[in-house]
Amino acid sequence: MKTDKMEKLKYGFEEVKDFLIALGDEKRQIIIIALLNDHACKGLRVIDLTDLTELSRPAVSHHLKILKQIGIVDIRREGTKNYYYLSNAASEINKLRNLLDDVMEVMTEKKEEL
Amino acid sequence: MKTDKMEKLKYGFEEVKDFLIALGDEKRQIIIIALLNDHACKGLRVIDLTDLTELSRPAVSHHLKILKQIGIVDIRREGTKNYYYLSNAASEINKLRNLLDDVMEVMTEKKEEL
DNA sequence: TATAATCGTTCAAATTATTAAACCATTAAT
DNA sequence: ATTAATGGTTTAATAATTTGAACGATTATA
Repeated sequence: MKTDKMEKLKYGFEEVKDFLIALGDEKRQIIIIALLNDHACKGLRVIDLTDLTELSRPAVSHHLKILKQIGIVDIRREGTKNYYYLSNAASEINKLRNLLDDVMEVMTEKKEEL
Repeated sequence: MKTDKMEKLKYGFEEVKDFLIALGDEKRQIIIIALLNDHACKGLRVIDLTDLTELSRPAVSHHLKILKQIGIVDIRREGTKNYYYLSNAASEINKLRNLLDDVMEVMTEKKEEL
């Protein structure tokens, strides 16, 4: 019946999988909020984030790498200093929003079928 | 400055944490899609899901328990048979959508500040 | 009542994720 | 050129998650 719609859902879930995993971690949530709160938009350094997350430098570095891999964070290098900032997050957010919309649609249709 | 808005974000992230973790797992995604696809709305049994997920019965049972704990799945018992179905998922989805909206809003405001 | 069917629970093993210590590379400053 | 500062990488340990085997509880059926 609605196999095409379900296939779309399946693909949609796959597509946002890493984004969901990245967003589900408490420490990464703290990092994301800190980056959102960086109104000066200079970017934050690893050291800035060790305090906020109460994590070691390598651990912060690791989480930033994950956020970079899913494409919502980017780096700007200034000498030996690395400034991390949110980049392209809107695109990932929209993918997830579209998926949630599709899921809601399927659920609404199911209700109407009864 | 916008500390109240950031506090709201922080709370929002916390609130959807378990939902995000639950949704990030591939096997649980398969289960959710299967439940969405259950147009008859009779609910699906553990056995039905072992085939789809290629998981053992206890593993499926475990994932269903997680989905039940975050409040998007419920059980109906019929004799010895347990039928699982989506329940209250819209509520969790809306929480997540609201958070995504808030994040987008903060990002848009940041752009305007420049 | 005895047997079969269904599914949850417990437990231990395997896998994966997270973390920090130690190390390396690069850049800046002296 | 040395030295200091910054931060990424590797490695090893720890923690968490995922998994299936074995078992237990409940319900249906003979």
